[in-house]
Amino acid sequence: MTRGKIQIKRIENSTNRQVTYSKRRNGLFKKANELTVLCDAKVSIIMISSTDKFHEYISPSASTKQLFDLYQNTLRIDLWSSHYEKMQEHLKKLKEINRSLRKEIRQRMGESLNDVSFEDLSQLKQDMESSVKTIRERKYKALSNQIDTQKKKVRNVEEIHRGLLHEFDPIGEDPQYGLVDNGGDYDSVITYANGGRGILALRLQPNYNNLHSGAGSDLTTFALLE
Amino acid sequence: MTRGKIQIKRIENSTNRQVTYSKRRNGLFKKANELTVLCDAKVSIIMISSTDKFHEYISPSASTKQLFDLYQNTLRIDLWSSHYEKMQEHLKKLKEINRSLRKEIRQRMGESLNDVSFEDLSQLKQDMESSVKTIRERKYKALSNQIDTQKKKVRNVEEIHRGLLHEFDPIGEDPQYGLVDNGGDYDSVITYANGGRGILALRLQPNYNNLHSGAGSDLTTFALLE
DNA sequence: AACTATTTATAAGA
DNA sequence: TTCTTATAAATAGTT
Repeated sequence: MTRGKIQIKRIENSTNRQVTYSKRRNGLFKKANELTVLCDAKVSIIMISSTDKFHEYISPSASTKQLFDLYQNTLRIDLWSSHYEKMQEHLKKLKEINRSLRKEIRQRMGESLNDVSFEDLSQLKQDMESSVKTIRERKYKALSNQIDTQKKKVRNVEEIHRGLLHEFDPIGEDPQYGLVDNGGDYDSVITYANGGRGILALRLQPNYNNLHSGAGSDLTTFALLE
Repeated sequence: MTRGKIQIKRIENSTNRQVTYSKRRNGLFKKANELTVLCDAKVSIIMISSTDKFHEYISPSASTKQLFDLYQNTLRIDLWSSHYEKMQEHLKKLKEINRSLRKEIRQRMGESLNDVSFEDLSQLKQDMESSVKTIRERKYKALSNQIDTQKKKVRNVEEIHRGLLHEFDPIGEDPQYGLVDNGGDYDSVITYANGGRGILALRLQPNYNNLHSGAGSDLTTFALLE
């Protein structure tokens, strides 16, 4: 920085590097001390040269350990603060999304439409008409599925009914034989225990199963009750 | 340091102090960075302003914690080294003192006198003559003390002997009266329990006491046994 | 934050 | 290492 400007990059000549290190270290420590005195501040400097020589400066009123402890505490607090801020931002965003979702739902239910522009309103109308169409199609499909299922059930019931009628005749002649014929089938045992009232028994049994298998069987039950 | 030189002492105006703190902090950090790059060194600076604001500089290739740990290790090693050196110095001194003490003892025993100067030899001779005199006096004094003690002991023994002889006569006529006369004295009770063999009992009792009271009674025992 | 007159720091050489 | 010195850099006071 005198006798010609220098570039701030590693001094390759080892001797020069050490000389400069020594000179500038003194300069740095002098500046640090001036800062300490002028500004009533506390300064800690730790330096390690390229040859692993160790030097330190510490303001008269402090200790290196003391300042380092303060540094660590500050760091810890800063980390926590930034974490806290991030959490709060996240929370705010989620609340905003929540609010807009609720608004959309209200609009789709025909409420809170006062502050919606004509274009948006038009768009919303198209959306909902398209949605209605989709829902209607879905409903038809579900209905036809239900009808198919219904038909199968009816066929199944008729089948069982026929079987029961068929079994019923021989029982009068030889009840033991009829029992053996059903081979332990649970539905049939219940049917038999109810004294032949097969259809009623079948209606009750799915209801009981619902307690365990959830809503999946509702349609079946509804179909049977209708 | 421009527009007029300043004194390096606390800036009283708070605003000026903070402005200077800010400017010089930047300067210090810049210098630290140049040093880091130019000299391939590692630098850690921790600063706390008079208003407890916190700032740090750390070389790109290092962490503050890393440098602080190195600092602590170095410190620990330095402390141990200086402690070790002190111990070695102390050891050396003690050895030296030891050596000279042994030499003095040898000289006082008439050995190793070849390298002693005439004056020292003369001094040593006077010392030793004076010492001999002191020792001789001490010896006489000790002897006379022993003689005195001896005389007392002999007198004591004669006294006891006379007492025993005196007791021995009445016991044959009225043993109970003799017991009451002694008024619960322990030695006398033993004397009585032993069926009048008083001398033997007195000889044994001091020996038993020695187990508890130590060497203080040795002379007495010895005197009685002789 | 920008300016600038000065002081300070320091690179290179001895 | 220390001194010298020409010059770059830092910065105190001011705007």
